[in-house]
Amino acid sequence: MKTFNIPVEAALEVIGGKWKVVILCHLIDHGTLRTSELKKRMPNITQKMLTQQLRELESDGVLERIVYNQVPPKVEYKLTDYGTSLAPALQMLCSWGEQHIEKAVSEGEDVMVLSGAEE
Amino acid sequence: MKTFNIPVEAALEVIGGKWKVVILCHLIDHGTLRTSELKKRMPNITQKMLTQQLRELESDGVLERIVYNQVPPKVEYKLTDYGTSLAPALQMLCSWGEQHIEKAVSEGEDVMVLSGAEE
DNA sequence: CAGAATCCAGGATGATACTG
DNA sequence: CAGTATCATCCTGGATTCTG
Repeated sequence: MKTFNIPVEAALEVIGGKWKVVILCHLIDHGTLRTSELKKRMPNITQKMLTQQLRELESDGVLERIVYNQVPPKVEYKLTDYGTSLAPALQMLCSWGEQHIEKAVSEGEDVMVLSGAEE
Repeated sequence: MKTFNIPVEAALEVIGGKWKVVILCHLIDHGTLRTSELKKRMPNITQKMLTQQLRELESDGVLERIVYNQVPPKVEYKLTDYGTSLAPALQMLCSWGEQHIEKAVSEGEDVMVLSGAEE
C-alpha cells in the first residue's frame, strides 16, 4: 500500500526527478521532440539521465515514446493526453521562473537565460 | 554569472528541494504554521531536513520566519508576498496530484492519502 | 542516432544525541 | 519547542565505453 501525507506528494513522485520538469516544459513548448533535440536544449544532461528520466516519465504515462524502425534510429517523445493535463501547472511554474529571474536581475544579481536553442 | 537554459530552471532552484513543495503547500493551506505543526504534517521529515529546507526557502524570500522571544520557544512560518505568488502554480500541482491518485485508484492500485493531520 | 551497461564520487538525506 | 552538530548511508547522477 503506497501512502501519501498530502496529495501533492503524488505529483512530486511523477515530476520530482532532477530533469523531469525541464523535459516536460520543452515538450510543452515544442510538441514533439527527438532525443537529440531534447539533448540540444539541455546541454548539461547526460545521455544516461536523459534516457532514464524519459523512461520514468513514460512509465508514469505522461509522455509517449515513438520509435521509427529505420537506420539511423529515430525516436520521438511527446506528451500523452494525461501528461498534457500537467501543462497548466508547469506553465505557471515557467512564468514564475521568468519573474524570479527578472526580480533577481532587478536586484543586481548576475543571472541570464541562455536559451539559444531556438531554431 | 548564473545561467539557466530555460526559465523554469530558476523556479526549480527555489522549489526543487525534496520537501519544499510540500512545506509550501502546507503553508498555502494553513496560512501560518509553527515548526511542530509542520512536522506533524510531515511525519517522515527529520528535524534537520525541516530546518534546512525552511532556511533555504527563507533565504530565497518565499517564506518568513517569525520568532517569538519566549520560553519555550515559538517559531512560526508563513509565506511572504513573493512566496504567495507561487501559490497558483502549486495549487494546480496539488489538484493534479489528487487526480493522479484518483486515476491510480481507479486502475486498481493500492494508494491512499493519510492526511489525518486536520484538527 | 539512440541507448545500454559499467563504475564511481559526491552530495543529499537520515539517525542520533545534545543545547538553550 | 526549536534548533544544532556529528556521523553514517544511500543513491542520484556523472564519465566512460560499448552496441545495433
